[in-house]
Amino acid sequence: MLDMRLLKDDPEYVREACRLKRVDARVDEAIALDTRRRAILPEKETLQNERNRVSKEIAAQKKAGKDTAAVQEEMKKVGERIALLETEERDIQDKLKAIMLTIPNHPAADSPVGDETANLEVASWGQKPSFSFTPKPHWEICEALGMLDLKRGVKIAGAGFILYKGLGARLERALYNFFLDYHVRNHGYTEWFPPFLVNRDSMIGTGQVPRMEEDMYHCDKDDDLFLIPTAEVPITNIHRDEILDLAELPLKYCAYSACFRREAGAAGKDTRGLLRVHQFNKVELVKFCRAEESFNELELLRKDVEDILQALELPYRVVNLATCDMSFSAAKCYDFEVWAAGVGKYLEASSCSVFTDYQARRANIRYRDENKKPRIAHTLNASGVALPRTVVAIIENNQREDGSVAIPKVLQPYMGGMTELRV
RNA sequence: GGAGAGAUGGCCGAGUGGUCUAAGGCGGCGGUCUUGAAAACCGCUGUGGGGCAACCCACCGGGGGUUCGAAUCCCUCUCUCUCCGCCA
Repeated sequence: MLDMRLLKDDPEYVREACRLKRVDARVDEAIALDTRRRAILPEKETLQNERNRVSKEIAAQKKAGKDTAAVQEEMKKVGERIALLETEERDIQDKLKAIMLTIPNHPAADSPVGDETANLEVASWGQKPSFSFTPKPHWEICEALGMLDLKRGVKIAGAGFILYKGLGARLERALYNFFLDYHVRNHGYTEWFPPFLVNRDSMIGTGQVPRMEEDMYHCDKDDDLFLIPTAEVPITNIHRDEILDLAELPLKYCAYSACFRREAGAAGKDTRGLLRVHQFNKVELVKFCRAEESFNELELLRKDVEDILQALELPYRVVNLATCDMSFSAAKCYDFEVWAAGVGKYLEASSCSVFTDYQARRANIRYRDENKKPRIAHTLNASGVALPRTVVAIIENNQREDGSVAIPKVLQPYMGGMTELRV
C-alpha cells in the first residue's frame, strides 16, 4: 500500500504509479475521501476534548454533592454527535483503504516503461548447448528414465500435480538441499522452515489477498487457512507488526517450501511436463532492510541468484521488467530466464523484486532509525530458485544422445556421487 | 474434542465505573559522583493520527454495546496457558 499522505502531499505521484502500471484505480475518489476525512477529524476531536473535560467536571461536582443532570443531558447530545462523526469517519476509512489496496506501487525510475515488449535484457551468461542430435523435451527424457509418473499423478490428485519417482524424486531433494546450503554457507542467509498453510492476515500482509485470492488454494470450510503460493508469505510475515533493530538490518532469510497455485485462468498454456504445475518446490530468499539500502540490496540479491545459476552451469539471461509486466507491489524487478534446449525456450526460473515500503506498510514492518524513530522497512525477495523449470533446464541441456543426462558437478555430492542420470 | 484460567507499554506486573494523563519493577538512554568501571542517586524513555508550534485525539487482544464518563460492566470473536481425552 502507498502512503495515504501522498493523496494530499503528492497526488501526481499516485496517478503516475497507476499510469505507469496501467492500472485503473479511483484516485480522484480517494483524494476526495481523504479530504473529507481531514475535515471530520478536527470537529470530532474538538468534541471529544470537550467531553473529556466536562466528564471530569461532572466527577468533581458529584463529589461535592451537586446535581449534574442538566450537564449530563447536554453531554449526551455531544456523545451522539461524536458517534455520528465516528461512523462517518470509519465508513470513509474503509472505502479509502479499499481503494488504496487497488493502487499499485510506483515503479523505479530505471524500470522500462510499457508492457512486456519493453522488457530490457540487462545481462546474459553462458552458452546455449549445441547437439549433434535433436534434443528432446524433458517429459520424454524423464519418462524414459523413470523419473516422473505423470499419469498416476493425475489419478492421485489431478492435472498439474507431479508425481516424482526414483531419480526424479532424488533430484528434487538434491536441488533444494543444494540451494539452501549454498545460500546459507556462501551468501549468509538464515535458514527457516515455515508452515505451508497461513492465515488470512498473513496473505493480506504480503498482498496475495484480496487481489489474487482466486488463484490461491483456500481451506475455508473450518479454518480460513491458505496454502502458500510461495515461502515469501510466511517468511515476510515473520516480522509482521514488529519494530526491528537498526543494528540487525539487513535481515537475510531463506526457506524451502512447497508452493501451491491454482493457476486459474492459465489453463492450456505451457501445460506439458513441468512447465506449469499446481504444486512445486522452491527455495525463496527474503530481505528486510532500511529504506536507503533497498535498491543496493536488490543488486546484491540479483548477484546471489546469478551465482547459483552459474554454479549449476545453466545459461540464462536477466531481464529488467517493464512497468506493466512487474508485479503490482514491486518497484523494480529482474526476471531470470534459463535456457531449456529441449523446448527451445527461455523459462522464468526466478523473479527478484524490491517492494520498497509498499509491502512493509501493509504488513506493518518497521525499524528504528538513528533517531530511534520507527520507519517503514523495505522488503525484497527472490526465488533462489524455483525447481521445476531449473530441473527442465538441467535435464534438457545436459541430455546425451543415448538418453542419459549429465549431472552438474555441484549437484553430484547431493546425488550420492552419481555423475549422470541413467536407467 | 471436554473442563477451567487468562490476554495491560520492549519485558514483568498492579489496576474491577470518575486525579488512569496506566502504579511499581526490570531493561534502555542521558546526567551527577569516579582515574575508569560498578554501585548509588537524579532525569528521560510506547504507537498512530490532526495542526505540523504550543497543543489536541485515539489506542490496555479484535469487534460491538451500556454510560455524562470504560483498562474496569455487558455481548461477541480470536489467541494463549493448565488439566483430561485422542493422536503422527
